[in-house]
Amino acid sequence: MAATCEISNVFSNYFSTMYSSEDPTLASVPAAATFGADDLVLALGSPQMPLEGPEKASWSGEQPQLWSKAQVLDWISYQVEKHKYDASTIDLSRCDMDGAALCRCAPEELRLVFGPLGDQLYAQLWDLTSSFPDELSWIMELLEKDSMTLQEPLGDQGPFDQGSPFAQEMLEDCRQPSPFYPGSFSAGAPSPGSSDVSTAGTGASQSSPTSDSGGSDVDLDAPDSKPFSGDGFPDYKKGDLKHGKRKRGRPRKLSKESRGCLEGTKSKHAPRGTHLWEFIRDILINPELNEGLMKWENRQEGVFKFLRSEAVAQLWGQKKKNSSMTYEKLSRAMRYYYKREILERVDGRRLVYKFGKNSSGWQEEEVVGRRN
DNA sequence: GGCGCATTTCCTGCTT
DNA sequence: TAAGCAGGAAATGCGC
Repeated sequence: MAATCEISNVFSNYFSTMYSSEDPTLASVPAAATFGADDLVLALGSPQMPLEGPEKASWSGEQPQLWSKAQVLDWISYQVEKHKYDASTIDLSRCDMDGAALCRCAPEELRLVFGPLGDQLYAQLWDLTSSFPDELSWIMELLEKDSMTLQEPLGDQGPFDQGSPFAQEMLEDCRQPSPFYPGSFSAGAPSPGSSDVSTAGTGASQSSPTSDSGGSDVDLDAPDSKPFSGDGFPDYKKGDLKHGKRKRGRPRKLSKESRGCLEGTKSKHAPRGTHLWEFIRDILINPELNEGLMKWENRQEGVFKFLRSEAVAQLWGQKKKNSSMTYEKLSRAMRYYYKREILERVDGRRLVYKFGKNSSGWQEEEVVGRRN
């Protein structure tokens, strides 16, 4: 990682020289700026922490499809830094693309270019793109205003979670084709999340401009948390230590004050969060969302297998605004479904589960019915 | 405020 | 040895 540090220093110096004088963020970077390979190199390692302080990164708050090359670089550099990834291993010659091109990248391509970071980018991009359905743009604007008023360090996404397939369900009543995703949301057609799913990025845990403050469902966690401090988790995650160990259970999320503030912006009757098994089911029944995350082993029987367990966990974590989600935790939640017969055990097979009699919506007939 | 549900987190032990 | 599985225990968030 020494190489990363060195590169980062060089990048940082260069970037600060380029953009420091007027606007510390890249918002001032001309969208039409042309970047060569050298510029790409320089861009990496100059992360723009989007939620630190009142300033935001250039890409934050803007649809990934509309990002300029500079914004793409900005975002990549942020991700590289966030994940402490060794930038020297990235094929920089392939980073010269605008947001539209980035969103067309298949996960395999991202992996090819960014290595292990590709998965992170994929999920992250998915989350970002699905955060901007046009139908909700007015809500986003509203929430953004509110969150800006309430608390600067919040991300752009606000308390609404529109990432992942579930967001689509939440938007069921107001869905319309998006200009960027013609025909999206309809059965079989790419959804906002999905078209990018096939094109975009993977899960990287939290962060992002999406305000993933690491464990805050409502995202207003924050005045006293540091959305991007180190691993991006609020301080409590490190502070709740008892004799060197963390306390059990879910870390505390919101202060009462922030929750109270939030009530002004969030529907009192917000739908209860989608359940994990529904999340899993929806990925499985939407091939365009799946992208190698999971596969049916026996569709008739409801038997499925995790192919990229950690990536799925990351996506689940993104949906729940929990950047520390892992497959281990996800699988624990899955095992609780055995008792309720939502899932059935599949003995002797790793990463394989089976839908139980108390689950629904995964059978082909049901899927077809839902789509019609 | 209490309750119940649905996780989330940590942990230990076992299996593959 | 690592990864995954199993399940207990304790904790939180949220709707009612």
